Amino acid sequence: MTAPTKPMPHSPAAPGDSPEPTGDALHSPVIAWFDAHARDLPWRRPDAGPWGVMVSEFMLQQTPVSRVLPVYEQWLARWPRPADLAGEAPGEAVRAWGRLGYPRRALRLHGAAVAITERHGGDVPTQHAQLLALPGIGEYTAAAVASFAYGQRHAVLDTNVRRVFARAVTGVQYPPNATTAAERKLARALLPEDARTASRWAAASMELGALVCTAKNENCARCPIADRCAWRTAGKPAHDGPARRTQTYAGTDRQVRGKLLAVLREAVTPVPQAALDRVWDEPVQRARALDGLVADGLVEPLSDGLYRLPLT
DNA sequence: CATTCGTGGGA
DNA sequence: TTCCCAAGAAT
Repeated sequence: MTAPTKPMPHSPAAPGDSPEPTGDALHSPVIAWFDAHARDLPWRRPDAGPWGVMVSEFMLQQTPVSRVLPVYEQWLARWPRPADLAGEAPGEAVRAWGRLGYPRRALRLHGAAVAITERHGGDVPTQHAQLLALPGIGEYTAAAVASFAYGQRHAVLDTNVRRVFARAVTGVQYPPNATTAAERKLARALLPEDARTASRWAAASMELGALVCTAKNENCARCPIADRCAWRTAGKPAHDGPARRTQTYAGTDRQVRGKLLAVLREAVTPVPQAALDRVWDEPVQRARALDGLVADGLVEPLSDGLYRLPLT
């Protein structure tokens, strides 16, 4: 059911340009695989709507699907439209965020809902540039919402797609640490001309990276393009560049912030300083973490040594 | 461009 | 148990 794709129109090749990648050979098998194996995720259902898609994208930024699912359902049940969330205190968004991690995302999602209510009549904007202007929405999320919610033609470059392209096309095990201009160019070159097909391709290539072409223990036996995969054909050479910096967590400010915020999420009434002091014994780091939370707007200090999630 | 920012589950 | 990571954004 893929629309016939036309060759990409392209400008005269600059010196040093690599040949135009052949995306057409990849679209059909990947999209057919997607039609057969895609997960039935709530934000992919027709009734999810742009707001559902947007909420899911915020939650899925660095958080696994399995942990997002229950929170997503509660969130949409409580705030079915952007204006519903915008009418709440930001602290309620932080509380409902629960243990998804990176709670600033909750604050930004609330801020985005406010902006949508104020500037876009309560509807998630349709244009990439409008989406990009919202708090918490970067290059990836803007493209994802425009593509998944509105069926537009955008290069959707998340970590899964980048890995699929790195292997299938470039022939290396892992993409660069940060998204490069070369990756964007490749993604654009591979994008089907037809918007509907491009949207499908974006979701399909992402799902392939999430389910089959995974970071570890990739399953080439289930891959619809294994026979065309440059990395596999080359004998799966190991990643040669510098090892990807593994992030430590124990003992960091992030861990302390997490503990502090956990206390405040559970509390119905403002929490005295003494209760927060109990989560970490080192006073300097503890104070720094709390100051950071306040600076980020995740915690609101009251006048008498009490703290709570932000009311405004 | 490199860092910071949570969390919990699986290998 | 330790390690690695899972649909990024902001600075």
